[in-house]
Amino acid sequence: MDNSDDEMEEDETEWKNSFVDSAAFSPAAPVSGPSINVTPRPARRVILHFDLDCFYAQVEMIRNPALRLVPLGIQQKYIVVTCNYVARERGVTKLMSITDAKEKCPELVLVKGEDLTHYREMSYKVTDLLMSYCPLVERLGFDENFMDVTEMVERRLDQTVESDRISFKGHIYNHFSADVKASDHPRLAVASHVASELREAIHNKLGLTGCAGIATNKLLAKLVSGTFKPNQQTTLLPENVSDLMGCLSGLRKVPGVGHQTAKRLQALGLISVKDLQLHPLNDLIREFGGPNAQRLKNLALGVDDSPVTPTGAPQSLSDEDSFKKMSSTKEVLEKIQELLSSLVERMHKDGRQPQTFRLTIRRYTVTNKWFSRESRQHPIPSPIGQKITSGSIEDAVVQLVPLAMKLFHKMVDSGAAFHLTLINVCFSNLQTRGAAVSGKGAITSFFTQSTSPRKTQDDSSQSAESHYLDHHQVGTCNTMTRHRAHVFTKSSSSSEATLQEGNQKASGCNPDETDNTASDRLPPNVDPEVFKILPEEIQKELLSPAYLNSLSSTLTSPSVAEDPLISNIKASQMFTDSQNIKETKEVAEKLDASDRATTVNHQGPAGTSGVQRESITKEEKLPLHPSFDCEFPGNVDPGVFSELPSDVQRELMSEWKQQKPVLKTPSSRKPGRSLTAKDKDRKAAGKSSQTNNLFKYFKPS
DNA sequence: CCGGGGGTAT
DNA sequence: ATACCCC
Repeated sequence: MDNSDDEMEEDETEWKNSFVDSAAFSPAAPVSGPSINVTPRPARRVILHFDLDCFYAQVEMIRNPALRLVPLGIQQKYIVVTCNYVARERGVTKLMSITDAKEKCPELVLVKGEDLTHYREMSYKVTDLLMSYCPLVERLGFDENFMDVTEMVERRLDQTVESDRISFKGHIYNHFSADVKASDHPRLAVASHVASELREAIHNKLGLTGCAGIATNKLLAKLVSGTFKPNQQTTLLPENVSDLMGCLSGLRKVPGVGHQTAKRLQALGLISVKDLQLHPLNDLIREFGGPNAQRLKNLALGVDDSPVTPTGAPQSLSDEDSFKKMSSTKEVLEKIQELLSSLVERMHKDGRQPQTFRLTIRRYTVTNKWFSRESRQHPIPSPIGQKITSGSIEDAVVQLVPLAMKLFHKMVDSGAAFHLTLINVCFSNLQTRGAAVSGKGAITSFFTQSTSPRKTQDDSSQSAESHYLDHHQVGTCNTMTRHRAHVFTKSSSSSEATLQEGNQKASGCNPDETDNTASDRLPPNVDPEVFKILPEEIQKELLSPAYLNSLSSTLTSPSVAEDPLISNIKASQMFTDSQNIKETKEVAEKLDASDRATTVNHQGPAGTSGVQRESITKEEKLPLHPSFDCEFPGNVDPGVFSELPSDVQRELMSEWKQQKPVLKTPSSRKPGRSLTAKDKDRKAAGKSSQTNNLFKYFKPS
């Protein structure tokens, strides 16, 4: 049936794969009996790729809106790693040296970007926001996210009256023909609306703009997302896949083909994507081995069956610095201390306990053949690890330094001369304390109504049946910073809204819920007018008790001060000077203006403004709402929680947050917990207390 | 092929 | 522990 659905290059691999990859099935396909007799639809996936515009620069422009008006470059060492579009107009490009950049654009304003803290935090806010709509989100670097929206699209489609005309939002790749009628691809069309709404959400709530690509796999979604550059989106139709691939200027442009691979391919005489497409597989197999050869060839064809793998919490935290020259043990020691101090603090905020420490160096070499890093790692004695999580940060650093130096001496003979250009410290093997092994019951059962329902988990592989349900609880926040993003999110829509009927009208969602209620509580130094136009996130920070507290000189109760959720907050220093406030207003207006670019390539009155409400289908009116929010497990009594010692609170928070999406199933690692039982709890509790978030604990009395 | 991250595969 | 990949 429906061969109609697959017309092209999309491989059989994907087809075959759909027997294995439950995610590839449409939800409509029930789990049949023991044997598969339900013909699986090819189950083409629908994948979104989001790519934020000049991410670091955007973050800096939010922190200091005055920067929006000038050519801005983000500087790391002697390199401009990225720059805003004003600077790009003047010829500045990514990864340009400072000297070249200043030559091109003498007025270039540079902001140091070596400390990634702000970028990392904003990055996770974006991922969290996306995850609140659908848990299948995979990060790629700080500024890109993949999302598998196959099910979401399927659901919308089911609710769409067939007679409804579906149009595309944004551009369609290579689609010149005057006819818009591409509703031959309803799923992609619906997905383009989803992408558009998600970009809007990112803009409204976080103040960030970006591009999106809509396609049937990750490779294609990523490649197509960049075709219309700032703040636009593009859908790739299957019939245009080979165009897209053919247009790539070289094999290096194919994600997954790195420097080394490209060189090896070149040795085989392959330069262009087409070369690779047409090359005999057997030759490739000799060079790269079976699976890899097939993979490479598939990539050249635009075929990619790799799943969107939910990223979850990071598996390692590291901190590094590079420099021209370091040649004495003393310098090394001091640098290691410096790096460890910040790393341990970050680790502490994360809440997990690292089991492994690694030291990496890069030596200078005449034949400046770059990289070549060396590393040594060692288990972290448990007592030290505990000091990190418990907050004895200085102690932990003091004890880790000798360990690091030992590793250093395993690599460097300090008796001889040496010349380092980089040092990196890294924690890995991050363990969530609590439930699984040791005192699981002890603390957790404290809150559990029905004692001890959770067994160790084993977890179960995620099978097709469980897949759908898993959606709801799976996407928990994983790090402190990620959690924080939600703490201040007054869940705009009811958290557990069943996906089908989001009928509650636009649910208190957006409509100026700049709420009046909020503006009375504004900090004294904030102009209400300005406040209104700020991104939601910033509004929340300003209203947060933490920020208010910070206004009044010294800090309050130790328990509050110690809490990572609080201490983490350095609400925008930008409002300390009133000048910035005015500029914020201008900037926000500008932002709005720049936003109305996206429109169908050739459809309707060109340039439809973002303001005008288009006709469109039912589907469009369905509010896109987060499928859950993730504060406490539902069985936690907030009152009880608030009475606990702060480090116990921290431990619990950590435990709750570390839950990884079930999909990940790290083969050898500690099993992720089965969320099924939890899900029920969460759901049940969700109804009774929609205000089940941390906000109230911090409410100023 | 820098920069300060992060990932997986071997 | 290294090599490769991504941004």
